Amino acid sequence: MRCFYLFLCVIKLGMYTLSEENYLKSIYRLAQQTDFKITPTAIAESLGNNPASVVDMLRKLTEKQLIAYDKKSGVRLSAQGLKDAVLIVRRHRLWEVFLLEKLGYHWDEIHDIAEELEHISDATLADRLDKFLDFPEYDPHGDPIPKANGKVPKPYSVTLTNLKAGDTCRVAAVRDTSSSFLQYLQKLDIGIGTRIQLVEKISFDNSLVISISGKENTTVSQKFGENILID
Amino acid sequence: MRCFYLFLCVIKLGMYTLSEENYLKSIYRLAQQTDFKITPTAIAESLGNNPASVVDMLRKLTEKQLIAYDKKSGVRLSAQGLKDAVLIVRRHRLWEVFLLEKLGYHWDEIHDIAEELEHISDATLADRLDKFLDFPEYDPHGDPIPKANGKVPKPYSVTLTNLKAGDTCRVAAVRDTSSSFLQYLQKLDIGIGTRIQLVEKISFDNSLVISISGKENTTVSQKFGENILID
DNA sequence: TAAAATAATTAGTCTTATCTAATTTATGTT
DNA sequence: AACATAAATTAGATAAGACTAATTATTTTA
Repeated sequence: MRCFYLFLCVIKLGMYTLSEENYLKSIYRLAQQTDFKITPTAIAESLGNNPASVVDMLRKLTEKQLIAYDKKSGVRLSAQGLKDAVLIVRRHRLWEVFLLEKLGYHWDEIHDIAEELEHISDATLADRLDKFLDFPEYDPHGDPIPKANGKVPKPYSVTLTNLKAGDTCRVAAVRDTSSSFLQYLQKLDIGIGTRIQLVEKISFDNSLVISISGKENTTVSQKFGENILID
Repeated sequence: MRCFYLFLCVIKLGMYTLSEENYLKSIYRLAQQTDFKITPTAIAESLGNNPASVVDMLRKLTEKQLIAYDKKSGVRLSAQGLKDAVLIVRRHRLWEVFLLEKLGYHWDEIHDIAEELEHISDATLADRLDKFLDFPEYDPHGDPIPKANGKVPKPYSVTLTNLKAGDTCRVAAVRDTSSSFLQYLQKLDIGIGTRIQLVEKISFDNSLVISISGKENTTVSQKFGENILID
C-alpha cells in the first residue's frame, strides 16, 4: 500500500489536476490581457465559476507555491506557476495548428478541442509536435506559440479600437476565439492578414464603421473592435 | 441558470466521464480477451480498483443503459455501451499509430499517452485522424483498429503457448502493451512480424524454449507466451 | 453436506471541486 | 464620516468516484 502511493507520487510529480491547470492558464491569460490586478472575481468570470470556488482554489495553488495572492496586489503566478502556465498555452496553440493544418478543421472548431488536448501530460509531446509541425510561430488565431525554452514571443496588443478614422491596418490576431465570434468573422470575410480601414468612429456607442479589403462599409460594435488585434 | 444547465446538457449529450469511459473500455477488453463471465472482481483487477468501487459504477452504468449485469451471466455491454466502447478503442489505436508514425515515439511509450488521448471527445476527430493516417488497419502492437462504421476486424487469438514443439510462426500482435513487456521484447529483438520457432515446452512450469529469427535458443515463461499473438 | 474460502455487496468515510447563502471587508459616493 | 454597493471570504452542502471494513452470497473442497 505504502509502496503504491510512493509510486503514484513519483509518476505524478510535476503534474496537476485538470482544474489546477485551467486556473493557471486563466490567471496567465488575464495577466497577459490586462494590466489590472487579477482578482478572484475576474478569475471566476473567466472560468465561468463562482468566486467562492476560486478562493478555495487560490488557497490550494498558494500552498503548492504556484501563485502568490494578497488583496493588495491580487493574484500573481510564481516562477514555477508561470512555467507551467506557459507550457499549457504552448500545448494548446500547437494542437490548434495541428487540428487546422493536418486534420482540416476550420478555425472556429479548433479551440474547444485544443482545450482538451492541452492537458495531455507527456513530457516530450509538445516538443515532438512542435517539430512535426515545423516549429510554427503563430497559431491559427494569430497568437504567438511559446518556445520550448519557455520564451514567449510578445503578443499583439493594438486593437481596431486604437485606430483613428482614416487609418488602415492588417488583422494580426483575434482575442476572442469562440466559434460565434470566428463565424461572424468568416461571414464578414475577415481572416488573419485581411486589410481593414477604419472609416469612422460613432461617438454615441463607439461603434466602428470599417471597410474590409477595400469593399463597401460595414458597421461593427466596440466589443468587436476590441477583439481584433492589428499589426 | 436553468438556461445554462440546458446548454450543458445539450453539448454533453452522448458523452461520459473519464471513469465511465475507462469502465466501458475495460469491460469491452475483458469480453474480447476471455470467454469467462465478466465479474466485478475481474473489472476491479483490470482497472486497479477496489471491487466495491466497481459495484458502485456498475449500478451507474446500468442506470445509463450502457451495460446489463446480473450475477448469473456477469456484466455485458448493451448495444449503446458496445458502440461507445468500440469508439474509445478506435480512438486509442489511431492515436497510437499517430504517436509512433508521426511523432517518432517508440512502441513502449505510446500506450500511456493514448490512454489520455482516447478521451478527447470531438465527434469527427477519430475519422479525421483515420484519414490523415491513411486508414491504418492495425495499431503498432498489432491490434486491429475498429472501422468508422463500428465494425471491428477479428483480432488475433492464437498465442505462442498454443504451438507444438517444432512449429514455426510469426508474431502478429502483443496482448500486453505495458512498457516493461515491450522493452523486454525489444531486448529479445522481437517485433511484429518476427519469426519464432517453438523448440520445446518445459512441462514442469510450461516455460517455452524458442528460437527467434533462427538464432540461438532462449527460454521464456508461460506468461510471456500468452502475451504473444501469432499468425 | 458442512466448513472454508472466495466473491459480491452494503455502509460509511474521504477527497476534489463545485455550489449557495451568509458574513465580513473594501471601495466609492454623497 | 456615514452609508451603499461591490468584492472577498467563510460555512456548510452536494456530487462523483474512490476507499476500508463489515456483512452477505456463492463456490469449493474436504
